[in-house]
Amino acid sequence: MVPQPHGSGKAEDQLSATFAALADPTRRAILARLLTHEASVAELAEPFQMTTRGVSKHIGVLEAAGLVTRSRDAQRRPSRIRAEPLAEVDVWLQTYRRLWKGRFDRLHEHLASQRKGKHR
Amino acid sequence: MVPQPHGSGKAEDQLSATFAALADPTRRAILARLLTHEASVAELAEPFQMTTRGVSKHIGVLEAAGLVTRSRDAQRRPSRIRAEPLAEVDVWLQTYRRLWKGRFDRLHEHLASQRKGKHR
DNA sequence: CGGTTGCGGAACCATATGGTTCCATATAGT
DNA sequence: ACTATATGGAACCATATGGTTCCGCAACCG
Repeated sequence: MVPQPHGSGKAEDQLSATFAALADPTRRAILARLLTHEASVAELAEPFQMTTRGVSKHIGVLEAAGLVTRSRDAQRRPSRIRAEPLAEVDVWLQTYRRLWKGRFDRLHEHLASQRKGKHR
Repeated sequence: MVPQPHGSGKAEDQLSATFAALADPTRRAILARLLTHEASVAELAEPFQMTTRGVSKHIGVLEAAGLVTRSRDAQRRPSRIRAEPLAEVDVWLQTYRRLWKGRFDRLHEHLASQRKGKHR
C-alpha cells in the first residue's frame, strides 16, 4: 500500500467532528456553562488560566462542530449551545445502550443466531 | 502568559480519551462490528482498505481508552467491546438531554424523579 | 476626538494523530 | 525442521491540535 498522501485534507463527518470537539475538557466545561446562559468569549475565558485567544479558538472548534452558534451584541459575540449534534450522539449511543442496560446475553445470542453460517 | 511547555505529556481524563477514540469513523466501525462478535485484528481489518497494522493501531487506541479488551487465542488477539466508557458518555449526555427532549421545567423534573422510585 | 474593550487573523511552536514500511517474534500446520 | 499466519515494535512522514504572541479592527465610552 502506497503511503497515501493522507487524503485531500479532512472530509470530516458530523459525528466525528462532534466527538472530536467533545474530547477536550476545556470545551466540555464551556458547554456546561452555556447550558445556563449565553456568554461572551471574555466571560467564558474567565474561569480558565489560558489566554482569551486560546478560549476563543476552543469556541471556534465548538462552532465548527455545530455545538455552538454566535450572535452579535456590539463587540461581544455571545455563544449559545446547540442541541443537534448532541442529539446525534445520543442516537449513536442508542445502539450500544443495551451493553450496559442488562439483557445483553439474549441480544448477543439473537444476533449470533441471525448471522448463521457466515464467517470462519 | 508564558508559552506553557504544553504540559508533561497528556493527563487525559477518561471521558476525553473516550471521546477522542470515538472521533474516528474507522474506530466507530470497528466498535459496531464488535457489537455482534469478538474479532481478531485480521478479521476487523478486512472491510477496510488500510494495512492491518493501521487497523491494529486503531484497536490500540480503543484499548487504551478502555473501549475494548483483548484476550488471546493462539496467535490471534480477539477484541471484545467494553461498555463502561460508553456508559460514562451516556451519563455525561444526561445533563444535556433536556436540550432536545422537550421542555425543562420544574413539573417535568418533578415527574421524572417520581417515576424513578416507582415500579419495580 | 482619543482611549479601552472584545474579538479574530497570522505566524509560530511542540506534540499528537493517522497512516505507511520493514522487521521480529510467537504460534500453527505440514 | 520448515513455512505460513497473526500480531506488535520502531522509524518515518504529513497533517492536525492546542496553545502562545503580536497585531488590527470595530464598537463603545469619556
